[in-house]
Parts: sequence; structure tokens; C-alpha cells
Amino acid sequence: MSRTAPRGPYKPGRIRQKSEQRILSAATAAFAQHGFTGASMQSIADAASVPKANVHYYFKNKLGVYTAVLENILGLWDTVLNDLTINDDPAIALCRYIDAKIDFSRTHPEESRVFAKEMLSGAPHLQEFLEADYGQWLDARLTIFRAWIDAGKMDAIDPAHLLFMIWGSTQHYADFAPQVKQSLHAEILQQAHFDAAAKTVKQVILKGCGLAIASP
Amino acid sequence: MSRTAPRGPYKPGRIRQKSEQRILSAATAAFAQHGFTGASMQSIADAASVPKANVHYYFKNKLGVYTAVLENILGLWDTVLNDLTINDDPAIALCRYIDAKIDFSRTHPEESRVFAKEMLSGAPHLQEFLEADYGQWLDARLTIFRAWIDAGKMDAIDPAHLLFMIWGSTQHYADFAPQVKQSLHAEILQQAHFDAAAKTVKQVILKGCGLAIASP
DNA sequence: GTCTATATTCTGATAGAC
DNA sequence: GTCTATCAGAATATAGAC
Repeated sequence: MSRTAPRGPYKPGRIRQKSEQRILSAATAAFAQHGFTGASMQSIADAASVPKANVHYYFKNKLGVYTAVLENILGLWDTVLNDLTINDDPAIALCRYIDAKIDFSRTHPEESRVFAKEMLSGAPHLQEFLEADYGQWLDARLTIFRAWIDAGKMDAIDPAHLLFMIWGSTQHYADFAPQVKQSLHAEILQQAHFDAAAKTVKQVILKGCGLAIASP
Repeated sequence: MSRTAPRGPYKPGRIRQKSEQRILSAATAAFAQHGFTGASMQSIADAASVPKANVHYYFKNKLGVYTAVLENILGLWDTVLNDLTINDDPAIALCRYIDAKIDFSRTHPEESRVFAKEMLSGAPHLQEFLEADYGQWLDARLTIFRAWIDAGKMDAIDPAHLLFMIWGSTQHYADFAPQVKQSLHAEILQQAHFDAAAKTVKQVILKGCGLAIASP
């Protein structure tokens, strides 16, 4: 009864893709909790249900796994970084952005933590990214903020520091989850907690910028 | 010419105290950059200029060093957590608190990073702290905020989430320093950068809470 | 492509001389 | 109290059978 013939339409690399995805997912969780050195290849392989040697076969070495995880996270970021324009209403644009950031902390907490740990370590593997893609994205946003301010659409607030406030406030719910849980007396953070978080952040940021809440 | 006699008034434990301090300082930097597993006892000993065996002599094992670092950080926190009272003016109290938090990020970035990494790892060594000291401190603050709101001194804003905003915004300058440096085109963060940060955070938070800036 | 067995290096920890 | 020498264990990585 044992059959070695391929079942279903065979696509080369299908197993590979599936295995790589499982390894990537397991590695993200491991790096988030234990850090780069603390996460062992054995634990990653076990969590992904593949032999340890296969992890080396797919990603060459530990650094290969880690950079793959980081690149995957940077890819996810692109989906969050919506493209604002000068013609957008600042209140609506900021609300959308804050909502998206809070939602990212809810749906991808482990990715947020890996990114945060890399930053805390001095971001040695994100230098190119920070100097290239990120620098461009940031400068474009700062220009839009300044245009809004010059047009009198919002208060004169340092755009870079304002962005830091939004990032820090929203990422806090993924990165400092133990403290947040303890503060809210919650075993795990529910949708309602993130809704309350988004509401408060939007409320304070918008009014703090001299903007009216767009829609409740 | 070699002398083995003690020079100066001999105090038992003087060398010990000095060595422990050096080890603690070196360990803080190592844990901040490389995490618990990534920081080796050898590197800590080298940075502290003591033989590796002495680190074990003073702190028993690696976990002993780490918990000593954490306890030292929690001690530093106490100095930042000023005691607000219901009779304080919310604007002045919040300004003081934000200034103190930003100053902590400037003067103790590595301590902030060790604390952040512990949080990102799930805070396994901070459970008692979170449930005891921190819980009490937080509940007292929340009560004060609610009293301010009930007295009409500030807008009705969820106090816990407001505190998260302040923490996230201020700690960001220590924890995400690489990103901040890149954004501000600064090789290292100067006093002026932190002044601008504090100004923006106070500006947005206070106005966002319906408060007038206390003093420029 | 998959997996077992092994080589090599490094780390935490300690024994024991001084 | 201080430090050198060393041990036991674990981790990354690879060789090679299947």
C-alpha cells in the first residue's frame, strides 16, 4: 500500500515553500521570546516539525534564518505604511495610520518584538534598511506633515517627534504586553483592549495636534 | 619595593563593593546589547577587568548577575516615579513626569534597554515586581487621574492607556535609538534632541488632555 | 530532498593553588 | 579574597547514508 508516486499535481518546490514557511514562523516566535543567541536551531526545528539539518539545508545557517525573518517583517511593514498625500485630510490620515499600527500590534506581536529586539541591540542587521528605504519613506512623510502645518491644517509640531510618539504608543501594546496585561488586569489582550487603546491614542494625538476627531 | 601591606585605611568589603559595581555596569551594557543568552560571562568579566571566576564568586551564576542588574534598574525607577497627589495641578505633574522619563532615557539608555528586552521576552523575571510594587504604584496613579477627570481638571481619557502613551513615547528614545538617530540625521543623540523630544511630547499630551502648557 | 550521526567550538561553572 | 586551569554540557554546522 505504500506509494512513492506523487499525489495530486506536482509542483516543484511546493514542499520547500511549505517547510520554509513553517520554519520562518517558528523562528519568528523563537527569536521574539529568546533573542538571536537564545533561540537554538534545535528548538526552531522542533517547533517547525522538521529535522534540524533541514533548517540548515533551507537557510544555510542561523544568520540566514534570522535575516529571512527580518526581511519578512520589513515586507509586512510595507502593507502598514499607507501612502498619505498632501491633499489628504490630516485627521483622517492620522486616524487610519494609528488604527493600522494598533492592528499590527494585535495581529503580529511577535514580528513587532523581533523588530524591537533588533533595534535594542543596535540594529546591526537593519543599517541598510534604515539608510535606504526607511530614510526615503520618512523624508516623504515629514514633507507632508510640514505642508499640513504650513497650510494651517494642524498645529506646528515637530513631525519626526510626532511620529515617534505614534510609534512608541502603538508598538507598546505588542512590545510591553506583560506590563499592559498586568495594568489592565487581563490574562490576554482582547480586541476590546486594542479598540480602547486606539481610541485613546487617536483622541490624545488628534486633539494634541489641533485636529478634530474625524469619525468615532 | 613590592609591598603587600594595605595602603590607607582598610575597610572590609571595599574591593568587593568596587568590583561588584564594575561587574554590574559591564553586565548592564552586555545584556542591553546582546541579551541574556548572548552576553557571555567572559565578555562581562573582560569589560569589568576581573577574572571570570570572580564574577561567579560575587554573583554565584549568570542568573545571579542578571537579577542583580534588574534589581538595580528597578531601584533607579523608584527615583523617577515621583509621588503625585490629588491636589497637584495635572499640567505641572504631567510635565514633571514626562521630563523625568525623557531624562531617564538620556541618562540611562542601557538600563532602559535591559528592561525592555526583559519585557519583550515575556518578563519571566519581573512577575513578582509587576504583581506587587508595580500594581500598587499603578493603581494609586490611576485613582489620581480619575479624581482629576471627575473634578473637571482634564478631559475624560482612559488613564492606563494615557500612561502607556507617555511610557511608549519617552522610552522610545532609549529603546529605538538607531531609528531615532537615523530620523534626526544625528550620529549621537544630544541634549538638544532630548529637549525637542520632551517639548513635543508635553505639547501633544497636555493639549490632548485638555490642559494648558504650564511653563515653556 | 530528507535525515542520522558526528565533528568542532564555545560557554557556564568549578576545583584548587596562591 | 584572587586567579589559573580545566571540566562537562550544549550549540552550530556538516558529512554522508538513504
